[in-house]
Amino acid sequence: MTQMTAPDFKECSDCPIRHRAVCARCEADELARLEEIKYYRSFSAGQTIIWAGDQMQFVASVVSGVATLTQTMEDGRRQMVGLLLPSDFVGRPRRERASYTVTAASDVVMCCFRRKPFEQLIDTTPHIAHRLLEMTLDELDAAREWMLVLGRKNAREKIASLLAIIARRIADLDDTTDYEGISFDLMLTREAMSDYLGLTLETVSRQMSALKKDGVIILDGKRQIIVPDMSRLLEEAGDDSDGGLVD
Amino acid sequence: MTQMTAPDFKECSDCPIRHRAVCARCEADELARLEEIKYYRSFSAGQTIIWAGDQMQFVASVVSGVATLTQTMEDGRRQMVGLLLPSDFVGRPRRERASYTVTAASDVVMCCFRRKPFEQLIDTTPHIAHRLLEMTLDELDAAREWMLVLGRKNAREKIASLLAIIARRIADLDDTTDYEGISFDLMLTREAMSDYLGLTLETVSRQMSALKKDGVIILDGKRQIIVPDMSRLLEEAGDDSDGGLVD
DNA sequence: AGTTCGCCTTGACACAGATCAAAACGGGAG
DNA sequence: CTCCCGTTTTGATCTGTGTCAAGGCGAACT
Repeated sequence: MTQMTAPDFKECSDCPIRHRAVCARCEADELARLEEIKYYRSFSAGQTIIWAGDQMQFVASVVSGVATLTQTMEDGRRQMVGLLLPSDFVGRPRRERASYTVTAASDVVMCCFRRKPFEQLIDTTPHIAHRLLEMTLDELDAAREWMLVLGRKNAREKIASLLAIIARRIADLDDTTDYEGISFDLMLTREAMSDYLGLTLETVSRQMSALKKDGVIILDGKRQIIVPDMSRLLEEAGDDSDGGLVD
Repeated sequence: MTQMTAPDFKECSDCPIRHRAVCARCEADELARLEEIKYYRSFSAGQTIIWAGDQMQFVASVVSGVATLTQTMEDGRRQMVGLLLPSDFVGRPRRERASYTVTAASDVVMCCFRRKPFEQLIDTTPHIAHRLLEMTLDELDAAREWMLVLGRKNAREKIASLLAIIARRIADLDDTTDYEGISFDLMLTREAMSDYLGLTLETVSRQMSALKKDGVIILDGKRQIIVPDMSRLLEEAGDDSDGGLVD
């Protein structure tokens, strides 16, 4: 099932995503051990990183680019179940096989940790286990918030919700504190958006045009988005205007 | 926001759900400490157990009955994001406030642990933390599987998926090893089902009637369900016929 | 036995989004 | 510059599910 072109491995000594990922709060000696089992891998847009059901050789953090987690039915219907932006974590300690297919939506660089030694590290380092639980709980909240989007929002609200989530994540990465006039590159095709939102790509396209016409977003090309007024976008998404994610 | 009738507290010494919940694999002294911070509470059908945003005084396991986790938009649209059957765990260590509203779908008994001391116990007992991570990962998988249901399945498949999940869970609780001719009490109203599936209650009713007419299920009254052929049900749900949940 | 109330079913119709089809756009290769 | 190919937009039509409305059924109470 796996047929990837051999990826380029490249050692590195300074993990640029330390601030949010597992390695946060680590002592020097723990970081040293992480270094030993760590390597970088890059993937080009469209490439499959891991197939559902494959043996997991590693767990990883996204360093740059966007990757997606998708589930597929036998007849080809697809649903994205996770969007992985820089600093997001992929993979499960203690699980032999991948549950979902991971695909590079744009060119992606990942910081991988060999799974077995990583698991040992967890067992001996309580605060890594602790951090892992925290991250998993956050992911669970995100998944549940998305269930509301999928189950109860209409097409326009779905699009607005997706844009709002990405805008916020991008702003956080850039340390932009004010959310007015956010501009960002939406690194997803219309098809990828439709897979995330449970829509067709035609509907996504139509609603993007509608949001543009109504001045909720400004499009520069197909992918570059400007959000002139974040609270307006959140309103379109049907969220509270205070903009807080439900904790 | 909280306005519950004072629940009846009742001490108990033997936790009947030890086998699957946090207390599994505990040593005698750890169990003793769990006993100290544990109490039972019961709720009647329809009662709200916890309101979203409320202070969490406890974490808990469902002992009997069915509870639901729901999210609501300001305009009243509701989405169920979790279904809690006996042995399921509710609440998050380290989170002050509840993220979702928990409601008793039937009469419910819960085994509660006072939150603060429970958190201390986690910090000093690695395998409880470990078990908690495992359970959270399982919940995450369940949530993501449900995203596929919400985003990509049609009404008939949604109903079949829900029935299949409940049937399996019930069979597991009863230690029924063969899945043929499962009979169970569906403890949800049509409205609760519609909240879970992102449908209206009319559509749920129509599709239940259709599945009955086609012999996929047999209805005894409104709630008692017999599934003559589990693989047929799974087929209707659009799942693989081997019946395995994606790991 | 009859009434009431909550839950469920069924029908008629409307509409959001899917489907099918075609054309426009844009970036890279030659 | 032009051609080509993948992506996106736009249009026309179809359909599954929502919406509104009426009626049925069963359990609890008088």
